[in-house]
Amino acid sequence: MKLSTKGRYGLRAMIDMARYSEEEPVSISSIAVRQGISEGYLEQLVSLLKKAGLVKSIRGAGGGYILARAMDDISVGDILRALEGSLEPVRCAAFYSEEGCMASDGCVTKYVWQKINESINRTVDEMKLNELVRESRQMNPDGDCGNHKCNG
Amino acid sequence: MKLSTKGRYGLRAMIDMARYSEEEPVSISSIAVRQGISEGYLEQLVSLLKKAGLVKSIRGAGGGYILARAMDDISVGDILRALEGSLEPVRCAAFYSEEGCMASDGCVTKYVWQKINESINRTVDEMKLNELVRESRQMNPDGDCGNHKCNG
DNA sequence: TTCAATTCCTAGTTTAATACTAGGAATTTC
DNA sequence: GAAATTCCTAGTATTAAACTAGGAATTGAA
Repeated sequence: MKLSTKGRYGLRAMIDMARYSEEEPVSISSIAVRQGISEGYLEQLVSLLKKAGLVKSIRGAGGGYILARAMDDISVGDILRALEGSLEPVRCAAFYSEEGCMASDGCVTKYVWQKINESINRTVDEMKLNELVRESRQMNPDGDCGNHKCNG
Repeated sequence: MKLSTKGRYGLRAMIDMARYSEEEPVSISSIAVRQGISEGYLEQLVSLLKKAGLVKSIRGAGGGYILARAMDDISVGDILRALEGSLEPVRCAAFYSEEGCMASDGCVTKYVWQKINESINRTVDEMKLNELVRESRQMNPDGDCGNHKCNG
C-alpha cells in the first residue's frame, strides 16, 4: 500500500510550483534543485501533471510551468491521481468488467476494496493545494524540503 | 497505492478459514484449492497471520488452522496490517525518527500521508471478519471465489 | 511402528514494476 | 545564432513482489 515516488515527488513539485510560479514560470531544473529530485525523472512527472490539466507549460528560454487553475481549485486527490493513475487499492474496486472479475458477485472482498477506495478519495479530495502552500510557507520559508532524504 | 497479493490472498484465506474452521482445522491445501492460490505461497501468508496472533495452528495429520479469536473480534485492519506490515502510504507518516525525515518540520506532505493513513485505518478497522463471512455465505454458498483470476 | 498428512522454516529464482538515465528534437528569448 | 527551456521516446538498472523448492518436525491413523 505504498505510494510510489511519482506521487511523493510529484506532490512536492506541485507545492513548489504553486509557491514560485506566481510571478514567473518555474523551470524543471529549479524545482529539481530545491526538492532534490532528479531532473530527468521530474520532467516525466510534471508531464503527467500537464496531461491531467493541472499545470500549463511555457516553452523556450525563460519558460517553465505555471498552475493551470487556482490553488484552491486543485485538490491533493487531483494531483495524486494524475501521478499514480488511480488510488484504489485493488483494481476490481471499481468493477472493471474487462478484468477477470466478472464473477464479482462471488468476491466478497471487493466491498472492502471499495470502501478503502472511497475513504482515500474522500480524504485526498478535501485537501486543497492552497492549504499545503500556506503550511509550507509557514514551516519552511526557504522552500526546499530541508532534507532530501525525506520521504515527503 | 496497490495492495499486494499478500493482502488480497490473505484476506480471502482468512474468510475461507473463518467459514470452514468451526468444526475442524482447515489445511493450507484445502484453502489453496478453494481460493485458487499457490499452496507454498499461501503457507507463507498464513504464517504471517499466525505471527500476528490471528490464527492458531495444529500440527500433524488432520491438522490445520483455526481462528485465534472470535470472528467479530478480528477486523479487516488486523488482517491487512498483519499481511502488509502497515497500510501507511508513505513511511514518514508515522514520524519514524530513524528515517531520513528528522527535518520533518520542513516536510509539508507528511500531513497528507498522515491523514490518508488515518482514514485507511479507520475504514478497515470498522469492518469485522464476521460481516464478511456472512456476506460470503450469502453470495457464494460454495465458498470458492468462483473466478480465480479475480483480484479480490 | 511406520507412513502419510500436515505445519514449519529458509533460501533461491523468476517476474514485473519502479525509478531512473540518455539523448535528441522543437521552441523561444536574448 | 546560441542558450535555455520543454517535449518525447527508448533504454537500463534496481528493487520488490510473487512465487518455487526442499527438507525438518510433528502428529494421527493403519
